[in-house]
Parts: sequence; C-alpha cells; structure tokens
Amino acid sequence: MKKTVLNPAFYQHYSVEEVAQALLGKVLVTHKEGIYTSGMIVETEAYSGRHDKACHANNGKRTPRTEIMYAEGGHIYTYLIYGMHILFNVVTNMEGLADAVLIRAIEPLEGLEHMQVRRKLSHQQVGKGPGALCKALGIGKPDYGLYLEEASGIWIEDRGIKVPEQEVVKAPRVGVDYAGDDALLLRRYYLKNNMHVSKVIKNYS
DNA sequence: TCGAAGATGAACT
DNA sequence: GTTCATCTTCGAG
Repeated sequence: MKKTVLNPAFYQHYSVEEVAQALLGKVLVTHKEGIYTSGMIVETEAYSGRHDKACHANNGKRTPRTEIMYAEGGHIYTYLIYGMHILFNVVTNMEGLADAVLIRAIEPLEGLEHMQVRRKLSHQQVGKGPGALCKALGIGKPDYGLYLEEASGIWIEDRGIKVPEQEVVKAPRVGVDYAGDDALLLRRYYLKNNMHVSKVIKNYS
C-alpha cells in the first residue's frame, strides 16, 4: 500500500476550504506511549481567521489560546470545550494567517481495541464526533502546538485513497449558531453515506 | 477578580 | 427530544 506522510506544502495552501476537503480520505495516525492508532478522516470543517465569526481567531483576534493558529500550516491546535471535551484542529495557510481545519470524525483503521479501551467500551463508533475521536486517538491538551510529523506522535498520511467530488457533501458547520450569518457557510465537508460521520442533516446528501 | 458561555457527548424521558 | 456534566478562556468591572 502506498503511504506518504503529508508535507508542509499540503497544509500551507492558501485556501483552508480546499485543504479541509483534501483531508477527507487521509489517515490520521497517533503513536503515543507505545500505542499505535489510526483512522481515516471522514468529516472536517474549515475555519478562517478572516471574515468568519465562527473562528476563535476571527478578524485578527489574538489570545494565548489562538496564538498557534497564526503559525504556519501543519501545526496542531487543541483546546478544551464545555469543560470536558478536547477538539483537534490542523492549522493551515502561512504564518500570520489564522486558518484551521477541525477534524470532526474518523473511521477507525488500526488499533481499534485500544480506542475502545480509551472510550471505555461505551460505544461502537469510537471516532464519531470531534470530542470522541480525540479521546479515541489519545489526543489531548499536551499536543497543542506540536507539528504534524512522526516525531510528534501525531501525523497524517496519504494512503492513496481517492475521494470523488460527488462523494463529498457540503453542509453548514455544527454548533456555531452564535456566529450569525457565518453559521450558514457551507464549510463542513463529509463523506456521503459514511456511518462514522457525526451528524447527518436532512436536505444535505 | 469574577462571571458567562462554549466548534460536545451521553444518558435520560 | 431534552438535560446535564464540568472547567478553561476571555472580556468586563
């Protein structure tokens, strides 16, 4: 099987929306404390630092938390939401432009038994949802600011999986109602008919 | 220093 | 479909 770790040029593309779509079908891998787990990315959302009220770093807003989004593409942005869930983002674009892609769901490939242990065997679909996949892959706050490469224990591979345009569904992002009109932007991308997608919305199929 | 809200998920009725 | 767990972050005072 052809296997290539994604290079910086992939993440530093100027269009976060194109990177978000290109990440579908890629494989997110973690190797931590001797445990190897991986899953194919089946759902993403694009967030732009400019003209996007749903983004934490909208319109040049800079806080200690969002600082990493201004770094060059390929860095990892993790943060805690609702006091209990970690969300995993991939920073894109060049230094100074705060774009990022939220990984919302994966289809488990390797290390499923480890993921189930991390998820306490409570659910079959261990990678369904942004908080759930972080728990399954062992991603946490200590990963904030790392670069996506094998040395970090977190990276993304291209295994030659091709995702046809007609298999990609575009839909509004989830949980960003506070963003007003920007909540309506079709910046959520997921694989049509994939069981591991976190939420399926009617009228978008 | 303090208060409010949040890019969610699981367990309920 | 509804409720609730749970705590960092950030902006206001």
